[in-house]
Amino acid sequence: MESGLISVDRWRNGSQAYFLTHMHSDHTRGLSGDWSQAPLYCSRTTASLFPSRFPGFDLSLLRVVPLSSWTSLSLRSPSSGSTVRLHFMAIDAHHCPGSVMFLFRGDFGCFLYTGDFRWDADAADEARNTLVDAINESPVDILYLDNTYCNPIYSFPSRQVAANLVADIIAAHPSHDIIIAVDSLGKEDLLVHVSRILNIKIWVWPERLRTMHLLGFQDIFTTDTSLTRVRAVPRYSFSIRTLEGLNTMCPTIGIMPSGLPWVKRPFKGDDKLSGSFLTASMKNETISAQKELQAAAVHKFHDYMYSVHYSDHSCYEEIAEFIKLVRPKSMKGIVVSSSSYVDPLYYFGRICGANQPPQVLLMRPDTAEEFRAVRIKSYSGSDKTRALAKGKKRKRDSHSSLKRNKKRARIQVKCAKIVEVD
DNA sequence: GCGATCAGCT
DNA sequence: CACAGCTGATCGC
Repeated sequence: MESGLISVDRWRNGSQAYFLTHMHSDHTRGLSGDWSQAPLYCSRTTASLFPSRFPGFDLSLLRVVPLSSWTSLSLRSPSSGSTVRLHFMAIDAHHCPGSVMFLFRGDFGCFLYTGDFRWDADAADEARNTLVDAINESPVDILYLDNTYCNPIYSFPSRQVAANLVADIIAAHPSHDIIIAVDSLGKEDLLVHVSRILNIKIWVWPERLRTMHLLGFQDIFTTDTSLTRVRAVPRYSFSIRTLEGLNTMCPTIGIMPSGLPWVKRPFKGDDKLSGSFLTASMKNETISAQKELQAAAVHKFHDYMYSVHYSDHSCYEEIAEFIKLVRPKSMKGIVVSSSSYVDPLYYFGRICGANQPPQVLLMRPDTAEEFRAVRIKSYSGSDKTRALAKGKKRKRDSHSSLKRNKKRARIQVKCAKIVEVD
């Protein structure tokens, strides 16, 4: 698509329509209360969060997009001045409340931008039907994919299973206080599940309670600590040190619903597209394999601390299922900043058909390697500066500009390398 | 001075 | 080892 038409989760000047997939801060960086560029399209739930997240935001700029139905929009081509007709649809992404994928259609072709998404077998039924119908009408030319866990080493259970594991841990500690780490948006379903299973309210901090009410949870959550032994606390206030402090007052365990460890499955080189582990869904695996996966999803890494792999991103098998369903002609990963970036074409390029030259399949991982190598190299080059900065309290003096210039240079080196290998 | 951005931490 | 998001320092207007 021509540039200067639309932006998705990007907020620089110059587009005629802006799309927001969900209200996480890494997708809203650049948005603020005084933003006034152009209409902003998002789901109803995301729209409802704007007044509290961006005080002063001009709400008349918001356009609520219904789920699973087409909307049309006329834009103006910056180059030719002619009218560009754009059709788009929001599809539930099951990442966090209000999260959607956007499917775009026009003379330019058909694009699917997933944003962050979790393709849980049970969660995504309606989204799957919507997607299948839309793709049958016209195939996807380019899939922009949440490739966070696009690597066979990333295997973990559905959120339903993970939520039961959390409930099991709590039930096994009947006289303990429980704290569960959460962020400002997401993992509500986990808390609701725990609440239902244990028939207990969940404490949240005041701002989080306001968010819960906006999301339509009216009775389950409370800010009164006397009503419950289970508290959801901000993840940044959650640490072993905190837990040790709490345990001097009252026996307390902490549950971190994400994080280590991974179930690492050995990579089989000849297994890329037709191998059993790729096509196996949870329900087809043996009971013992499921047990193994679940056991690995819980990790007690301290007397008071458990981690459970409860993820709002799709695991590798789910990404595979998704790509096989969409069958895009081509695709690109959205997550490129990660040091373990893997281009989805590396594992799934062949699903996209014959129009992917083999060197493309191999180039991207090399690029990532190059990227990593350059980073490491340039960091080691500034070790002295960093040691100095650590030893002393950083101050605004002549060293600052020196460090800054070094930082700049480092970025330029990276860019030069990327340009070179791209 | 203030918002934006970065580094560090978890 | 990922991500998300905080804090505090620094940048730049």
